[in-house]
Amino acid sequence: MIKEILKNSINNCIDTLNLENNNKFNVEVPNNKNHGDYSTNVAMVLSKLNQRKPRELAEEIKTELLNDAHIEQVEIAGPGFINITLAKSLFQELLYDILKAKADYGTTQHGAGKKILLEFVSANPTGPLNIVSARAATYGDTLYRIMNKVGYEAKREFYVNDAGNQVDILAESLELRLRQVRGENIGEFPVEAYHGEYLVEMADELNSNEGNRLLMLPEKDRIEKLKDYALNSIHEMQLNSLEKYDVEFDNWVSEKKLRNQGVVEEVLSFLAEAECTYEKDDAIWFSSSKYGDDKDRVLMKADGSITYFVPDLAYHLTKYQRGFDYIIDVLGPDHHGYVPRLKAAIKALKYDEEKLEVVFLQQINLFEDGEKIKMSKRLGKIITMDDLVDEVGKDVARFFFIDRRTNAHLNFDMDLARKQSDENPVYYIQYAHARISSIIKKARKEHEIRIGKPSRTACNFLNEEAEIELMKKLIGFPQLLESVADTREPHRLATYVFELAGMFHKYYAKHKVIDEENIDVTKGRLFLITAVKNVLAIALDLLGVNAPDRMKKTSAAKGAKKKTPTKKSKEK
RNA sequence: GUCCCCGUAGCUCAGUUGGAUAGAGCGUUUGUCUCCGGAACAAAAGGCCGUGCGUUCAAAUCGCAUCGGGGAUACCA
Repeated sequence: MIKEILKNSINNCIDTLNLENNNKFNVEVPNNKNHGDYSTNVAMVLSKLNQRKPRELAEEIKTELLNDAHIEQVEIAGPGFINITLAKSLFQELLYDILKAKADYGTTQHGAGKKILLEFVSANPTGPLNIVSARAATYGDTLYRIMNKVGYEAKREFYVNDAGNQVDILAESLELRLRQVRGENIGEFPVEAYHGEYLVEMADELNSNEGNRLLMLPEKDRIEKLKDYALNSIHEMQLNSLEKYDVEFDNWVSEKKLRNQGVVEEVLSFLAEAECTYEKDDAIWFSSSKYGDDKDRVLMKADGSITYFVPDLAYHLTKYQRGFDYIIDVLGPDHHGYVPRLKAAIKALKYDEEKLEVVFLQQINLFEDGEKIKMSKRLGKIITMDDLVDEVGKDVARFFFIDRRTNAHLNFDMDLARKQSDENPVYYIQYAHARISSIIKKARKEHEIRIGKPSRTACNFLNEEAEIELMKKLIGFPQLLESVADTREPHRLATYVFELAGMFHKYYAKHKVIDEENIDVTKGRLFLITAVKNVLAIALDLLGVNAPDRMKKTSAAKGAKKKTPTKKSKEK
C-alpha cells in the first residue's frame, strides 16, 4: 500500500521534471535499517534513458519528493539509491486503520473476483490418505484461504479415480480378505493386491453384516458390490481424515460418473475431429508430439480399453467449460511427465493452455532419531495422514508442511514436530499470541486499564524504534498476502508469522507494556500489541493453525524453565 | 540418453522476483529473571551462496556450460 503511494509520488516527480519514464523502477524495503524505510532505484534505472548521471538525477528527484508531507527525510546513497524515511505519523495513522479493520484487515479486492479452480489431493480411493496427501491438502487449502482473502473466488476440488484397473484390484483384494476372515485358505496373498490392514477390518465388518449373502451372489454382481462397498468406506475414511485436518472440498468429481456420461467417447471424437489421432499396432494414438510433448501417446489400447489419460482429459475439459479464469492442479513429483501431454491435448482442442497451471509438490522424507523412515506401499507399511495428526497434532503438521517451498524436498523431523518446547516454531508463534492475550487480560483485571475503541491519539505515543518496526511489519501484511496469492507461494506467509512473532517477543523483552505511571504510553502499547495479535490471528487462521489465548502447560515447558539456573549453579 | 527439481552457516531452511555489509531456527559457547507466562531475550563463533564463463551501473537471484544429489521417462493410474 505504501509502496503504491510512493510509486505514484515518484512518478509525479518524474513528470514535473520532464524526464523520460519507462516505469521499470521499483520501491522496496531495504534490508539495512540505515537505508531508510523505503528505497528506490529510479535514478539508476532512468539514467541511461535520460543520458544523465544517476546521482544527479537522484538529487533532482529528492528535491521534489521532499514536498510530500508524509516524507520526512530523503537521502542519496551508493550508486544512486534514493532512501526515503517516512514520518512517524503515517505509521501511526496506518496502525489505527489496522485496529479499526479488525479481522477484515488484509481483506482486499486484489483478485477482482476472478474464478480459480484448485484441484488437490485427488488421492486414489484405494486406501487411507498418506503424508503426501497431507502436504497437498495443506498447500491447496492454505492457498485457497489466502486467495479468497484477497478477492479471488477460489473453489476446492477433489477428483476421485473410482474407475479402472486399480479399483478392480481393490475389489478383488477385499474379496480375498473376506474369504480369509471366514477361514478359507487363500494361499499367498498376491503381490499386486492391496495389503493394508484397513481391508482386513473392512472384511471383518462386511462378514458380520452380509458375508454369507455376498458370497452367494454371481461373481460379477459380487465384485460390483464389493467395489461399491470398498469405495464408499474408503471415501468415508478419507473424508474423515480431511475433516480432522480442517480441510473441506467444495466439489468431489467421480471418474466413474464422468465415464457414464459418455465423456470418454466425446473426447475421442473431439480429438479425431481435430485430426490429431491415428491408428498403429491396433491401438489409437494421440499425436501429442505435434503439440510439444516428447512422444505420441496411446488413447485406446489394443484390447479396446482406454488409458487413464482420456477420462482425465475429459475432466480437465469440464474445468474449462465451467468458466474458470485460472485452473490450478497440485500434483506429486511423479506426475510431471504427464503435464506436457495434457497441455498438448488442451492446445489441440483449441483451449487456452496458459490457463492451466501445475504446481508440483516434491517428495517428503520422514526422519526419526536422525534416520530416514522407510515406507513400503507393498507391505502396507505407510504412515497415514491420521497417524501423523494423532502423533503431532493438526497445527504442527500443517505448519511444517506449509513452511517449505513447494519445489524443495521436505524433510519432516518427527522428533522436532513432537517437541512441545522452544525448538518448535509453532509453539513459538502461538506463544506470542497467548502472551499478548495474557497482557491485555492482566491490564484489564489487575490494573483496570481498558483500551476500548481504537484511538488515533493513543497511537501518537508510540515512538520507539521497535514500535515503528512492528508497525511497518504489520502494514506490509496485505501486500504480502496478495503476492503470496499471485505467486502461489503460501510458505512465505509462514515465514512472515514467524518473523512477526519474533519481533513481538523481542519487543516484549525490552519494553514493558503496562506502566501505571504512564497511562498514555500504556494505552498506545496495548493498541499496538492488539494489532499484532490481530494479524497473528488472521495469519494463523489462513494457515489453518489455532491461535490460542492460553498455552497448555507441559512438562517440557516447565522443565525448560529450571534448566538455565541449575546449569549455572552446577558449574560454580 | 532426454526432461524436471534442488545445491546458501555443522544440520534444517528463508532470501520481498536484479539492489547496498547474504538472514533465521536448531546445534555449539557465553550471558539475562524480585519477571506484563522463561515455550522468552541478549551476545559470540560459524559463508568462495557447488564450480566456471557471460549479461549490466549492480548477480545467491537472469543465460550458457560443468560437477554433485533427487525424481520422471508404460498400450499402470
